[in-house]
Amino acid sequence: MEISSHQSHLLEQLNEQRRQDVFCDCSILVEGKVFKAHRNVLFASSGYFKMLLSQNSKETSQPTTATFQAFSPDTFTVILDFVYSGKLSLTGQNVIEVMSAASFLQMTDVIGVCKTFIKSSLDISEKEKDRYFSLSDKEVNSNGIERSSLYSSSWQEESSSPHSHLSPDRGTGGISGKSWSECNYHPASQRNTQQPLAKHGKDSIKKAKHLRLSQPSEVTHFKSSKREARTSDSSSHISQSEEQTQIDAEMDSGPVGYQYGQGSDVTSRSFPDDLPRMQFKCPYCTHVVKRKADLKRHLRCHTGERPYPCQACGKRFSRLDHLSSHFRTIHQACKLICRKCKRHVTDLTGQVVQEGTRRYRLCNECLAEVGIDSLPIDLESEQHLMSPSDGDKDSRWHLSEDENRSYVEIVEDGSADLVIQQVDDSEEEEEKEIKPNIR
DNA sequence: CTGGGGATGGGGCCC
DNA sequence: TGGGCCCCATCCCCA
Repeated sequence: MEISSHQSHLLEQLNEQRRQDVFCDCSILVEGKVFKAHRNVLFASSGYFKMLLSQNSKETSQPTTATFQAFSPDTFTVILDFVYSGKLSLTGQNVIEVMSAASFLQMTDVIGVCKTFIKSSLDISEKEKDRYFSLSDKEVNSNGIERSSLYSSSWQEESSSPHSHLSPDRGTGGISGKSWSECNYHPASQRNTQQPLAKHGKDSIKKAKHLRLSQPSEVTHFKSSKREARTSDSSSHISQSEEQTQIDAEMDSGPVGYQYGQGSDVTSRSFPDDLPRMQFKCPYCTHVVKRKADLKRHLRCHTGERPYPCQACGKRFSRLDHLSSHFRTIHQACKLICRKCKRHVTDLTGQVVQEGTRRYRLCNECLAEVGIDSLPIDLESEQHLMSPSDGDKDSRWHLSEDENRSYVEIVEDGSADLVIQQVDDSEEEEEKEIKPNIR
């Protein structure tokens, strides 16, 4: 039995220990700023530290100290945050230095992510978004084991050792308790990484999605688990609660600037310039939307609520527009395409055929081939099918109260589809028609 | 087995 | 705020 949250929990604990300087046996001095860390963690995360610490392995009784001048404390903060959280906070301003530092430290994963980031930045013409562009590496974020294995393989691949800037002899001294606060520790994932992108339209978002950039892994996880949520309520509840726990944990330790309203679905973060300020966060996942209505709509995919039943076939939908779309395609035969030969048909060149609750169009030729007598042709509806619905949408169609009767009776208002038709539709036949639509 | 198309569902966003 | 449209991803069916 495997507890999936164990790795992340372990990493969180280690990160907490690092913040509180508990069991930290390694000091890294970067331009006068001291970073405390665990040698085990550094060993497992960086080829450079692996080499360094393996050399000093015999002297484990004494704390190890490393000094760097090749990059800034801020850059090392990004690196160290990544090591302890799996989340890499990249911006257009720091990516070059982070990649340089990662190269120096032999962190091939970070290098790869930086490369991807730079590529995507080049693709995006509006460079302002880079300032708040951050990303979470899917592999490293979702599973610590995967990250470790990834690093292991990269170490094996790399044969050359880095040019050493290490000065183990240079003591750090003066380690103060406020070292970490001075490092401005703000993991990228705790920011709302989607906000900057949302500002710049669909294309940017799509690019980012395609490149798996700026798309928190939790979101990916959520999307991939959607089908599971549909099929297994109990499991979805568990995953939701786990996600909620993770979210809460992140939010509790989040940087200043978050405000949560009732239900913790309102996220406000102080952004400079003209970046959006209000977003609505889903309490069940990491999805963030700009409008409350969108959140309300999104929540239905968690609650499973389907308030819009199809009066014709009983299938339920979470959204009215989906129901409308379903009804148009399945029950109204709105598409002016012959279902058999796929040719465009009009009221003159084709006819509407009804099979059970389904209706579609056939051209006259295909109709003749199939046999016009063998199909129930819906003559009445043709004069109404394609006329736009300009009446009350709620009264567009109704079904009689008895939904279980064996025939279908759909009554439309004058402007829309009008089907008053009795079809000899045995239960078996109806089941045959409806079942394929129900997943 | 595979590719194409249909149905469905989710998100963004306009009205 | 809801309705509705568009786009996209995914699943399923069928040739």
